[in-house]
Amino acid sequence: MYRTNTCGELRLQDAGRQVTLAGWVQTVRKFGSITFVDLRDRYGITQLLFGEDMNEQLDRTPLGREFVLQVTGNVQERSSKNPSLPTGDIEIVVQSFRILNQSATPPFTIQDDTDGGDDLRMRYRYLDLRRSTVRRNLELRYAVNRSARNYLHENNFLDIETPFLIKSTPEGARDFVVPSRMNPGQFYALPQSPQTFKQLLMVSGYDRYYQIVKCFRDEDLRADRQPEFTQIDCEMSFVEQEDILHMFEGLIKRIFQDVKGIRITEPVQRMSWEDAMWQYGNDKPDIRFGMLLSNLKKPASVFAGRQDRRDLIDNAGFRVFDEAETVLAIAAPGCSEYTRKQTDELTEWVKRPQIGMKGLAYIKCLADGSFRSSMDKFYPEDRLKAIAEAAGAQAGDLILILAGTEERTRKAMSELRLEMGQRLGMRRKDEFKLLWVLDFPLFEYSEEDNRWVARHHPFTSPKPDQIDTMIQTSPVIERAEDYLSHPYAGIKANAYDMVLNGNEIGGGSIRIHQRELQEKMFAALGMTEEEQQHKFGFLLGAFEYGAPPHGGIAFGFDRLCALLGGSESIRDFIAFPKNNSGRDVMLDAPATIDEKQLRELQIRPDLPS
RNA sequence: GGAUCGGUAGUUCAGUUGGUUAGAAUGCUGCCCUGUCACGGCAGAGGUCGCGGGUUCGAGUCCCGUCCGGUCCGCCA
Repeated sequence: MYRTNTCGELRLQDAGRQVTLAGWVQTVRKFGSITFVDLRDRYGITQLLFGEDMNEQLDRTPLGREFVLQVTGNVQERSSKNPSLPTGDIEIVVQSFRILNQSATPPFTIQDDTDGGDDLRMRYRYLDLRRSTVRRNLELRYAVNRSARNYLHENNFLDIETPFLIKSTPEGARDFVVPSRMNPGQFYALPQSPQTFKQLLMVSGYDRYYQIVKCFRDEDLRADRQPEFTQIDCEMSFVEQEDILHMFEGLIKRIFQDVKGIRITEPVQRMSWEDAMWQYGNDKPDIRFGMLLSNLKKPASVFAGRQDRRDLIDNAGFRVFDEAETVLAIAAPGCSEYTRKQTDELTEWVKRPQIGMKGLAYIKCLADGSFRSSMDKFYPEDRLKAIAEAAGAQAGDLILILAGTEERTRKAMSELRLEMGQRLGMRRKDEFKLLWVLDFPLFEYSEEDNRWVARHHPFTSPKPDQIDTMIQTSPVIERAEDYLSHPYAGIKANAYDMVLNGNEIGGGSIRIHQRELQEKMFAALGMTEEEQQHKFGFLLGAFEYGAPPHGGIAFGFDRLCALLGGSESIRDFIAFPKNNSGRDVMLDAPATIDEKQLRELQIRPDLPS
């Protein structure tokens, strides 16, 4: 027997017991004739005491960091305790020990605050995973997994596996492709999601399906994006949007309860996509704080039913505003005393390439009720006051104003709002605000391809009352400038995203289940009948055999774990992640394959591009 | 596809205007130490300044190229 106990479980009441432990040497502290060793395993750290009688053997077989060690000895109360360790009241007086394996000196310290950089840690990920910070992340991941499975199981969902080797359908993200040796010149694709399979399962009558499943996308990466990632993928039959929202609010609340001990009783807040864009400039708003956008000016073609306040800013001789398509403001609370240096720094911030604005205007709403602004030349005090009122600013606030083209300005203001929220400490790490974003547009217009593209995916149903409009309207557009007035621009999807603290953690929709509507959808996306048949003939066929109404949702499992763990990077929650360039630096993958393999697969890697 | 930051000891980093023998901390090795837990003390070893080219009397430092890594934009139905 290698061990009687783990390194995390012995307490004062075990004093006097003889135990055998096995683990890794965390540190060796030598004091002349006695030696302390911290022995570590997955469960914790236990201090070992090597007395004078052990010195001869220690000299013969010295211990080093990360050696695998087995010891037998008696549990004893410590004379000086360590309150920071759960096992800190006891130590093991070693009677005998055995080195089970030696270790080279590790390239970085195996500690919570390791000295190793990211690259090095990934290269030696098997050592990095020994650190308790990383271990706790993987434990949290498992807790989320278990919680989700329990909830879905209790609600009668079936976990059904779907294939990884499927067909490439170059709609949306790039596919990873896998050559088929038995069918030379032909390729499988790895799924971007099990979307069509789960819909087929609905046709088959498995009315509640789920899978915690790997998905693959061959796109460029970010700190929160991996080429292979995991989704909690769910689908239900005989449901309307309301049923789905209810079921999966329940799931996320259950996860919060089980994993964080946070009980959420109130229903998750809801917001239309249009409200989100209007008030936050963003389809995944962080609602932990306010600082809503004030639409001082916007083009007539967007947010058609809404009023801006151009009367307050136009015709003052300020060309920047007069020439701008869109002018947006936020009121940063308590910032009216910002110095010139601080406002200049904010201006530099919005001028960075990622934000891409030309400048930043501001109005200081001073405590005494007066106003100072960067546009004093053009706006007398009463007009500044009117703008301040429109922006909902209080005395003591700093109003920040961006002007430019609609899309860029709205995006930039959304970023500026988040940045100010961050600087003012309004995005608290221990606060979790959930939100449903609803009523997305079904289509977006792609100037590049001069056609409609699906905002969510091509299986998303329009709102029930817009199905007829869609079936009766031709999707063809002659001139790019006509797309805003085309009926399709107003069609809303029966889709929903779940947002947590400004991060999209899940999204889904009610699906199309009638062949006629699905064909119309494909046609709108520019697919000929032949292409439809070739790519999705199996689905269209299935819809002819009694497809039930159905819908579903998928949660980004890695990102959800990262958010629950209070981290920005999903890599910390994946045991063996890829780096920024999609490489596994430990395996050094991807890698070339040898000639023989290439020939078998009929692949030439040196085609000119 | 593009922008930007970085690459110096095992590791994390500093290195001034281009100028003597490239430093610190930590880790490592040896010695001392009976109550430490970031132990302490003394001594020591440890460098292709990512790589290639250029400018210069002289390059870690400036220029060009390239490789590697981070972050972001595009992209991510």
